[in-house]
Amino acid sequence: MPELPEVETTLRGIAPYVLGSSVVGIIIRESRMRWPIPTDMEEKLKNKQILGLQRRGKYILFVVDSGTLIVHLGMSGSLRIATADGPVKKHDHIDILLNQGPILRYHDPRRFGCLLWAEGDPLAHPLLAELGPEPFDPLFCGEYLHEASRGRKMAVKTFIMDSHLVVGVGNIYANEALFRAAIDPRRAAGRIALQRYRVLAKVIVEVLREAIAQGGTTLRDFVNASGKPGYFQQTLAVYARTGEPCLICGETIRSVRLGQRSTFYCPRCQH
DNA sequence: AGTGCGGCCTGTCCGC
DNA sequence: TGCGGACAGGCCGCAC
Repeated sequence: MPELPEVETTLRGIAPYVLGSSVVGIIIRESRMRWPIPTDMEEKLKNKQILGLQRRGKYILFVVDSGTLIVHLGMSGSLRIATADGPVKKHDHIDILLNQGPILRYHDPRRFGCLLWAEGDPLAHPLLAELGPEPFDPLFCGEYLHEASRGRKMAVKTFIMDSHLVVGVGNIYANEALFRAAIDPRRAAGRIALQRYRVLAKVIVEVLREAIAQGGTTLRDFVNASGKPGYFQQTLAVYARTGEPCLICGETIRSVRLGQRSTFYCPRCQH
């Protein structure tokens, strides 16, 4: 599932092919996504030059002069550069044809993703307007987490995964960050001290940066191939390691469900 | 207002 | 070998 590092890697991978190119056409083979692809998407984008490419949380923004294409990869989506002579595979739902020749191809088996159109300021779009800060924003710090968590009873893991608090902390990295911060994921968010939130904010940024750095090594795979997500190369300390020994203390990693999500932790290291 | 859960999807894996 | 069912999960939208 694309976590923020995969989205960032996607952005960097497609940027050289997309920026400055013009859209000459769109092929929509399947419009049933999380929300239907607007029927007028092609006329909105046709003959438009892509002036900007940005990320906000896990949303990718393609900016043209008249508006913005907003893309979310959901949990199984990908954007790759294809060529006209290449095969169209199952779940290759959308092709955005670029004037220089390459095709920007959206592939998404589970169709949890979306492609939407925003007029004017894309950040004012309802899906983006209420998002919390980027984890790399200086605003995101221990003090911020501490203050926002006062009085909150929900588990700290559920808390940090709320995109209205901070964007980009998906299940894998929430688990990994809490392990590094030695915080029990089940602990009530409102009952964690400032000092511990300072550590947590720091390690969240750390795990995301590391994953992005790993993802950079797969950039070439964005042309005619399927790149491996950064976390496949990254050493995961707790995620999906139920029953295996903790890399720090050797205790057996446990799993629980928190907010419908698989949660992994070391019962000795995390409190 | 805060909280938790249902639903959207398909590929993969497991047990029978 | 086939088949049903559980599971994976980002995030909205709803109900309490």
